[in-house]
Formats: sequence, C-alpha cells, structure tokens
Amino acid sequence: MGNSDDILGLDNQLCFALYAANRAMTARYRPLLMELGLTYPQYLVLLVLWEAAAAGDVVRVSGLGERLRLDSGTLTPLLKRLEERGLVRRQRSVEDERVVTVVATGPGLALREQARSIPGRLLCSTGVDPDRLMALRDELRSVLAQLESQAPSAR
Amino acid sequence: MGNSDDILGLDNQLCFALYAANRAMTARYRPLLMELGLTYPQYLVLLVLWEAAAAGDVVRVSGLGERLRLDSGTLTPLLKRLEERGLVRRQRSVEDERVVTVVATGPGLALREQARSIPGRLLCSTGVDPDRLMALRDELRSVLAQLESQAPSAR
DNA sequence: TGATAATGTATTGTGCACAAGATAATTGAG
DNA sequence: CTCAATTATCTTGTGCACAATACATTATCA
Repeated sequence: MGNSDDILGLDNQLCFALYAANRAMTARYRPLLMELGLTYPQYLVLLVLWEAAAAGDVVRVSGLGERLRLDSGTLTPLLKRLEERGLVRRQRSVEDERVVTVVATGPGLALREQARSIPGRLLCSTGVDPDRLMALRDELRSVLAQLESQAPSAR
Repeated sequence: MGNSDDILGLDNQLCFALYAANRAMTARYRPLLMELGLTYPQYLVLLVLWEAAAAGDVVRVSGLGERLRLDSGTLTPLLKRLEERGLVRRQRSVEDERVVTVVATGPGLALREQARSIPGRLLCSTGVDPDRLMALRDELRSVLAQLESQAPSAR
C-alpha cells in the first residue's frame, strides 16, 4: 500500500477515485442496459430525448452536446447508430440548414417504459444507502459546477 | 430543467454526475499531463510503476490491471506505446514465461520529478476547498469498495 | 453587394475501455 | 509422463472521447 501522505500515491488521488468509481458504476449499468440493447452513452442520449419529448421540445445535436458535455465527434456516430436501429430520427432543419434536430421515434419512446425499472434495480445492486448516494450525487454536481465555472486553464 | 422527482431525469442520476465529473476532472489534468507527453491512463500506470520502484517491487501486467481495474486489452497497447517512447520496459519472465513484468526506465523514473507539481497545481485549478475534495475522495473510495465487494450481478 | 466572420455539424485520427476469443505456458490428476 | 484444465497475456472488433480540421450555411459589415 502506498504511503498515505505520498502526494503521487495512486490511492490518494481524487481523480483516480472518480475514474474507478465511474467505471465501476457504468459496469453495474451494463447488464441492465444490455437488455435494452443500449450502451451507457446511448442511454444518456435517450434520457435527454425522452425529457424533451415529454416537454414538447426539439433537441439539436448541439443541445445534446451541451447537456451531456459531449462534442459532435462523439455524438454524430452514436446518433447514426441509434438511427440505424430506428430508435431516433435525425433531420436537418429547413429554417437553418446547419442545424440537425434529433427526436426519439415510436420504438425509441417505447424503450422508456422498459428503462423505468433501471434506476431502482441499480440502486439495489449497489448495496449502498440511497441517502448517501444522493448526497454523493449532489456533491459531485457541485464540484462539476465549480469546475465548469472556471476558465479552462486557470492555474 | 427536468422534474426533480423524475426517476429518469438526467440530472437526478448519480451515474451521470459521476460520468460528467470524471470527464471534467480528467479534462483539467489534460493540459498538465500534455507537458509530460502523457495521457491520463498513462499517468495512472506510471503512478503505479513509480510506487513499485520506490518499494523495490516488480509489477506484472496483471498486477497493473488489478490496481487500476483495467484489463489487458487496454493495458497491452498502452504499455507498448510507453515502451516505444522509452519510458517503460516490458520483459517476459524467465521463471514463468506467461508473465510479463513492467518497470519504469531511467527516463520514466525521471518523469516523476516533473509530475510532482501536478496534484498541487490541479488542486488550485479546481478552485474547490481541499478538505471537501478529500472527503469526496473518501466517499468515492467507500462506494467503490462497496460496488466491488458485491457479486457482479447482485440484483 | 461582396468579402469576411461566425456558427453548426461532420470527418479524421489517436487513444482508451471492454467483450470475446486465441495463444502459449504451467499445473495437476491419473 | 501425459493430457486436460488453468493461468497470463495478447489479439480483434466495437464503441466511445476528444483534438483538429473541413465544410456548408448564415450573419455581419464595409
């Protein structure tokens, strides 16, 4: 075990704790999402599209990117895969032909019902107190907001 | 903004908070690590190899995988890239030829001195109270341990 | 109006992650 | 000793992430 005061000790790094916990969490999702034929990022995209459909909003690729913090190099091929499977429709806007809007199709919207059980099942699967997880979520959001509020290269 | 009680609301998901915070954090590391010519996973591998060198231990590929929670499909090409750059040496064990050991070379060990400033600079860059970050790290480690202690498919 | 800048998306290239399967070496039961 | 099972690593294929660049469209201004 590394020294607990080693500034470069792997286990002392917040970044590694984040990195490992994130992958462990998505690994927990994987078998549940496989039932829906989705990867984890695809699931996140659908969460946004389901919310938009419920609110009657139209989402563009750039809107997905802002919400999920992903760029077009990630989203474009991901959306094409979802479109090939008929879960999503991409359409170039007629008012502004630079814009591509994305909506969930019938099958894409139907998936939401199957997805409904996922958060609950995952919560059980973790075996951690839900209140602790919610507190952790809030703290992560707070840190994320702080990270994003700063200039990218603040020293 | 999605309903705060929508069980499928993006912003209500712990998983998304983890996912976004992790990427924001590694994005903070990126410019600092670029000075050393390293990616973030390469940096993690070197953290382990530096620790091992200090302790006089020899690390095998499987040991790196256990420590970092990565499999050989990720590590093998990563280690080859580090080896091409002369930062690492891979050597098949003579006692057991299935085993490949990995050690940091002179230049690889020298990088540690340059890396020493990174945790401190990153801490400043986040603009978050260090005690809060340490508490967050400990909570993440605790959740990670809980996730890893359970059967992979515990319902 | 006609050049120029800004905007929104797509493409290309590199490097993780991870599943599945292959390969080679070692171990162990008989 | 022999061969099946195990172990450790490597390979292949798919799908993110992200930087850099390209491209078409729209907006701006001299």
